[in-house]
Amino acid sequence: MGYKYNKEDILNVGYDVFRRNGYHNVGINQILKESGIPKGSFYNFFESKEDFAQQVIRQYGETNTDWMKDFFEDCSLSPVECLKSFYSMMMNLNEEDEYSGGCLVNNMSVEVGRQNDLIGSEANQHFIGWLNVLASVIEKGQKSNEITKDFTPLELAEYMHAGFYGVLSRTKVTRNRIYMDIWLEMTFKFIQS
Amino acid sequence: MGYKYNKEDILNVGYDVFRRNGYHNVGINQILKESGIPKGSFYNFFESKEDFAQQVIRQYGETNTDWMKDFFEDCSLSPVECLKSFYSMMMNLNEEDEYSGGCLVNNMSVEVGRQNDLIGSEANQHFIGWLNVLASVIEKGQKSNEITKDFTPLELAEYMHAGFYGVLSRTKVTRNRIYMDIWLEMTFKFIQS
DNA sequence: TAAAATAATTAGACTGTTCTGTTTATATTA
DNA sequence: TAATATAAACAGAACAGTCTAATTATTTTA
Repeated sequence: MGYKYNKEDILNVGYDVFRRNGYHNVGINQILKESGIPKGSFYNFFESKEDFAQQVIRQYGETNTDWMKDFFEDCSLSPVECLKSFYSMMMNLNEEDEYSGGCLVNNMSVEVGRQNDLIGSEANQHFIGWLNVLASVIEKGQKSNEITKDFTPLELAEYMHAGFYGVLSRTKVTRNRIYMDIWLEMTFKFIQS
Repeated sequence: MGYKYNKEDILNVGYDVFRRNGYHNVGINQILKESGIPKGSFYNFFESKEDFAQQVIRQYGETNTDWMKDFFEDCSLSPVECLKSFYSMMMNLNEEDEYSGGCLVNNMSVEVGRQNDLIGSEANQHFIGWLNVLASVIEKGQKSNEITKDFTPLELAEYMHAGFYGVLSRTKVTRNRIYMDIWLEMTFKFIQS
């Protein structure tokens, strides 16, 4: 029989709270309240707020990479349709969430990515991991002549995903999915060969 | 002879500090220290930190809109080349700044755009103002058959500028301009007819 | 296997600092 | 003189993080 609390549960609460409220706007007390653990337990598991945030990003990044890999492996459509379907799903999730969160990695990158090396590089690392997953799908699309060969898979992935984050961020103030929908249409019109 | 301090000077300090450090990470005391004004004067001019931030965004938004209008009016190149030149300049500024700031409006949108209606809508409003300036240039490009007519000027502006913000945000963690350069190349390859 | 020792976790009160914003008093300008 | 600006002290809440102690789990020893 283990102990009462475990790191993973606290990290999941942290993911939720940080994603919705940002980093500096969230106090440790809020994490404690929402996860129901006392302060002593928190500092038993984590060195500091910074350390905690880094681990939150790491867990989310790894989980999401695995999820993306599975999604594209299980997708039986063409590479382009798989990518469209992936982004549509992301957009639906964001809409269901009333555009309140966006992506934790993007939010953290923008808010503290430059001030805090630990958090910044952790966020960048996982972003690159996702790009590699996307690039492998794009490469397939290039081989089947669906996607332009004017740029490398990684260049296209970087272009596409950074652009997606751009429109995703926009929805935080527009609170409207129309711009995301147009983005999807335009992007896939552009990258097809 | 006027009074010792004026609102505009304090707003400029606020712009600089907020852009580099974000909103919640900055205390009023830091603004006071860097602008040299005492707290009493600050609260004489501004109702609250929130009110101050809103006015900072407003001033920056208006100034930048004017600046953009002038830039495109004075630009003697073709619409596409003017747009390229505009984004190149933005990228150069960001590089000179060692990728430490990004755009205040984007930063604020991502960090507090969803929690704070006042700041969120102020940021959105000015973003839309910029889009309109860009859209009028794009429209010229469509009329001279430089730019695709598959989408409206505003749709293209939204796509382009949100995408630019996406890559701009990326530089906060990559600290490398290469992705911005590729973005520029790709975007203008895509939108040309 | 049972008792003893050690290690890890849980618990929350507490510390010193910083936060936004107020208040009161004085100085400046019109 | 009347309105506004400046100045600094002040208030109360919130901040990250520490501390001591109690409890629970695990390992060691008899």
